[in-house]
Amino acid sequence: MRRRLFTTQGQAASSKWTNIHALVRDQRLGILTLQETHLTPTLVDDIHNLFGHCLLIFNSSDPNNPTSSAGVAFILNREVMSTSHSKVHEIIPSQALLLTTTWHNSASLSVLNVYAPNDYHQQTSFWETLEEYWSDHALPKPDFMLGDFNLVEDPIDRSPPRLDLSAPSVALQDLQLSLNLVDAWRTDRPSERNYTFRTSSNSFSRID
DNA sequence: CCACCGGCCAGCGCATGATT
DNA sequence: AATCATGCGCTGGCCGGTGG
Repeated sequence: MRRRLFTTQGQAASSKWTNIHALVRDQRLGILTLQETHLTPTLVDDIHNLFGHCLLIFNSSDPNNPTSSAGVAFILNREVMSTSHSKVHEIIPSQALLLTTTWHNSASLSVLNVYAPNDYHQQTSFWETLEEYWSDHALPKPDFMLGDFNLVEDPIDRSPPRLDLSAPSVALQDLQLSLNLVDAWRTDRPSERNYTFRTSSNSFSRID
């Protein structure tokens, strides 16, 4: 149950965003990435009106169904980092957003936030489109890629174990090769089982 | 009048089992 | 092995009641 808390402010800013604001401040997070944000530009304005002193939001929304489908966002904490040199590139609307920024006056940092399609017919072309984008545009390669991948590359990442379709996994591996990325968590823990998503029927997966 | 709340419905996201 | 059909849970949108 999510209810509007700030109707006097005009439109929405649900308790979810109150919680996100508290989380970012309490944990002193610099950069938070979100998927399935379901935000419109108006909603982002509302959140900025409430929490803009602390949060800077870059959101990319679904052109057809912004409030009910997809959407990716970066949440920057102004209290922890300078946001003056931060900008985003909308690579695939609502599904792939690249943040370029500086981190504590040191080298530049780029982060790719992805929400891959859950329809497996679209997954292969999604990863291929990303790979082509970097060969067609002069963009810094991301230092980190994270988000909702909606696939696993190894049966160990599902419980009960199950192998996903091969074509999307191959496309993802090709992208990782071309961007010089590795699954850092799995590299550090070759055989550990841990999951990011679970269903009510006790199945688990590490698709995020 | 207006702010707030609960019920209901439809669409979305994910998994699973059947079918080809 | 790939695709289809289905189910479940969650969320947003809408409506209508309620109490100040």
